Amino acid sequence: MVTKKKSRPASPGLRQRRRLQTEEKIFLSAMHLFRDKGFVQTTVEEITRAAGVAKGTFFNYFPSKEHVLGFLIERQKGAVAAHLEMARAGQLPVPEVLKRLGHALTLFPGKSPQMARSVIAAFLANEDVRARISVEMSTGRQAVAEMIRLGQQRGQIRSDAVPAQLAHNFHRALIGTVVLWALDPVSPLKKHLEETIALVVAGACPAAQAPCPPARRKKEAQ
Amino acid sequence: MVTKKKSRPASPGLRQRRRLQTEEKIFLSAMHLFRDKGFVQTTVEEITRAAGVAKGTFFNYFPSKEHVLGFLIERQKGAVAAHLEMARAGQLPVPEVLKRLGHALTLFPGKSPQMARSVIAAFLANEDVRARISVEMSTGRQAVAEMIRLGQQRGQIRSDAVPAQLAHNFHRALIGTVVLWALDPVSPLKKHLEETIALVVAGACPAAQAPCPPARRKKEAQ
DNA sequence: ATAAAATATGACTAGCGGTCAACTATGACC
DNA sequence: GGTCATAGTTGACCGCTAGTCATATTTTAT
Repeated sequence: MVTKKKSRPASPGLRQRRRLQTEEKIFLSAMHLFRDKGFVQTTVEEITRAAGVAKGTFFNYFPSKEHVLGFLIERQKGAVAAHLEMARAGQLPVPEVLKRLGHALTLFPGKSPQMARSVIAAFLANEDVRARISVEMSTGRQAVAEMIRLGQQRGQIRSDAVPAQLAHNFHRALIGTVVLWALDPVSPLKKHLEETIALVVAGACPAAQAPCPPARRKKEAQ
Repeated sequence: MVTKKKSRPASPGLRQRRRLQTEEKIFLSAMHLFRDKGFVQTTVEEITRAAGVAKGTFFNYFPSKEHVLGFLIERQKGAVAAHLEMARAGQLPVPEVLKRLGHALTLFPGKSPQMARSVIAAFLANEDVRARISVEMSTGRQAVAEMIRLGQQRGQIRSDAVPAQLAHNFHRALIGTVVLWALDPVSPLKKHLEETIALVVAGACPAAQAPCPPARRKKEAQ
């Protein structure tokens, strides 16, 4: 017996379906509660009650409360991959793709300040989740660096910058924007994001664009 | 009796001294533990044990575990004020002052990844602390905006930008750098910070600023 | 039909932040 | 020095929560 196929040979199986259903129910209930009440204020019992299962069932699916949010990683991975594909296709200029990626990545935490705080709290609190996150973030940045490299080849991004470094700065700017908004959600995240991305992308575009002509040089003001 | 001076007329008082001492002991014990073990992993009882007082005493000084870190606000306020003064004095160019401010502000959370996580966790988890933080952050940004305005008058910062917006971006970049480092502390925070600040400051400098940072042009090397 | 495996359940535990009534030290006043 | 109100200390205690686990239930294989 090399392959441990066990008892999952060719059955779509009632169990399989149930399992996925239950997992989905728990996940969605958790997300709604996190969005409305926040991570800390939501108890596992509330989640399971909302999902219509017993408390113990939760831990058959997720090893800890934080791990539910670990699920988001998959979403983000998908988004990054899709945008990399988009960049490769070449229909859109890379800066535009980056802009869209920024919006896509912040879509979920941006659902509510509570949700943003929940995500950050969970990522920070749980050693295991954090470890996984940091790996995925790293590979995600590599993908972004690849997009940037493509943009450089096409003359859409200044080529005197190291792609990996630009990717890192992109990442930092995104995170900073979300966290600052989570701490102090004055206006919609989207607005902050526009500003941030505009800045980063502008800084990454070829020098040619000279967006600062009306710079009155007050030299003599000293 | 209009003035309720009560019993604190001219006494430095043993009580006063004791009170300050105890507060300091609790605060420092907490900081050490947070730095070494992290916020969540440190219990109030551990803190008080390390400080040599009973558990209940903790709550005579801080209304919650999170509030201990609220103390940092004062530090940060001081740092911002000092740097604003520095900028006003005009001995140093404003971009240099901003650079130093960035390092000063991240000094504390940068003591260890655990400490950074602790600060973020505490700020995010407690409603009350967060409210205070966001107020102070806002006034802090105003001060930074003021520095930037000064820099513009002196021709050290491009004047086609809105100071408040630049200040916001400065803030976002700092936060993003610290949070990303807290999630994934690969190299010293200082290094990341240098990069970030260099980028932001470069973006803020008058258009004259040549082509970006000293990046080796990788040419067509793949 | 029946055995075996997968899954669901909720009572239970350990440990935490925070409270509070009882206690002790301080210092103002005589 | 003695007295007493008040500030400050203490640790037993409470309510609550994440996570466990023995048991019960359901599905699947034979």
